[in-house]
Formats: sequence, structure tokens, C-alpha cells
Amino acid sequence: MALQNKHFQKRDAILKCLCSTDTHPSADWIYEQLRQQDANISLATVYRNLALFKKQGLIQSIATVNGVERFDGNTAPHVHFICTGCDAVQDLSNIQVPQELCSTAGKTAGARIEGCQLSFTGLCGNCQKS
Amino acid sequence: MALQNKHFQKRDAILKCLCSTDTHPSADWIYEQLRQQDANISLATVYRNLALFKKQGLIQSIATVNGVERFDGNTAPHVHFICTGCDAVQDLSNIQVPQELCSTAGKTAGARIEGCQLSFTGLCGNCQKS
DNA sequence: ATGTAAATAAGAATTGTTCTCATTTAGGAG
DNA sequence: CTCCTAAATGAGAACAATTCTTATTTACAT
Repeated sequence: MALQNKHFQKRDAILKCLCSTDTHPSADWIYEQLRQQDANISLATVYRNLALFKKQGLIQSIATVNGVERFDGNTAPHVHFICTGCDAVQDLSNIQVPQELCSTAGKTAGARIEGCQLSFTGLCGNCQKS
Repeated sequence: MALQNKHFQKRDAILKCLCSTDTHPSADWIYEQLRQQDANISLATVYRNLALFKKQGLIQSIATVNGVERFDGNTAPHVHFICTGCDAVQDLSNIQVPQELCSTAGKTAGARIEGCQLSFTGLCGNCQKS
């Protein structure tokens, strides 16, 4: 049996779980997913590692929707739509924040711009029916 | 002495406080401000009325910075800079989100767009020094 | 004066997130 | 192999922001 590094077993699972979904999940959602596979993981471990990934720049936190923080394994700047009915977050990959806005922002704010978030809110198709 | 409507005394004070600052404050900040004037107001009253104003469209919540929700008496769509060092939020009034992005977003998401938030993050001038 | 419906104060309850600490793990040194 | 060390984890306590509950107060109409 090959030597396997179990040291980062949970850590890797968390990153993998986040990166293989486009639901922009919360810590709790990831926790529930992993519990169904692993049956032994702690919510604290999920939070701890998400914070670490964020510091390392591997992931980003895109918004807090209805009081809960939502994460994204895609660190490239991109635009989101957030449904105020069901809290779903989706990518709007055909929209870009014009680059010149960033440099204007930096000058106006007298700051070094490090990130930029554009998100639209509204009711998604499903929620409009109900 | 003229009849004065004291019924909405606190409520009006909260809205007035929020609308007369450009600090994009938290509920707690408003509470502390009013305590210094009024000396008898409850934090729950601040939260309750902010939620009401939001539902009525009189104010908006622009982001949650470091776990706390920040409010804005200016409901017109506008752009913010958020300092990750000191949590200050400032308006970037010379930047606009291009109007056509909104309609593109609506089509892409298959949704009725109701709001749009663009914010830049980084270190403000002061925080860059330290 | 009395009744009413809305607004409030105070603090309890809730909830998302972080912290603490004892335990486990991987991998290296003896 | 056994011991050692440092990092990772699980479990639950602690924390902080927000919401809820309930009794009280208020303005106003009757």
C-alpha cells in the first residue's frame, strides 16, 4: 500500500469540495457535504481551513448573504448575481468590471486597490413565480 | 406649547442620524451616537427600525464589513471603497456602474435586477503607513 | 378618563463564527 | 521499531452580531 499523506486529509477535502461546486457555498454547506462522505469532520476545521485558504489567496469570500459568509474557489475577479429570495449565488461570466474603473477608484480613494466585487441582486426565475 | 408627535421620536432620530453621516455606519455606531444625545435608546430599536427602513426602501445595506452590517442613507446606486485595515467605507462618487451591465446581468441571470453593488477593497492612505 | 394600536426598553435567545485545549497524526531522529 | 516534535483536528465552550419576547409607554381617538 502506497504511503499516503493523511496529514492534510481534511484540508484537501475542504478545498476540493469548494472548488468543485459553483454554488458559492457557506462553511456549513461544505461541512454537510463532507459529513456525508467522511462522517467525521468538525465544523471548526472547515472554518479554520477556509480562513487559511483565504489568507493564502487560494479562495475568496464573495459576500455575506443573509448573515452567512459565502466562498468561491475562483479567485479571478468576476461578477455575481445574488437572489434575495433563495440566497442562490450565480456567476455572470459574460460581464466584466471595466479595468479603468479600478485605477480610477485607486486614485479617488487614495488607496492601493486589492480587490473588487460587483454583484447584482434581485429575484431569480424560480423565485419570481412564488 | 405646540403639539409634537413623539410617537416616532426614536425612529426619526435613527433615520436622521444615518442620513447625516457619510461613514456608512453599523447599527451599533448609530446606537452609540444616539445614546450621547438621548441617553435612553435601545439597541434593539435601532436594529428594528433599520430593518423597517430597508424594507421601505428608505435606506440600504451596502456590505457586511468584518462581520458587521453597514448601512447607507443614500439609496441611489453608487460605488464604495472599503479599507481592509480600518474598515472605513467611503463613497467613490465619480464612478458609475455602466447602465448596460445591469440589463446584461438581468438577461444572463434570467432575473429581474433590483440592486447592484460595486465595491473596491484595499488599504486606505492612513493604513498603508502603519 | 379610557381604550387602542404602534413604538419602545430591557434583556433573553439565537445563530454564525472563532477560540481553547486535549488528542491524533505524519514524518524524522535515535 | 520507538520516541519526539510540530501541525492538524474534533469537540464543545465562548463570543459577538442580530433577532425575538414581553411588559411598558406613548399618542391619539373615543
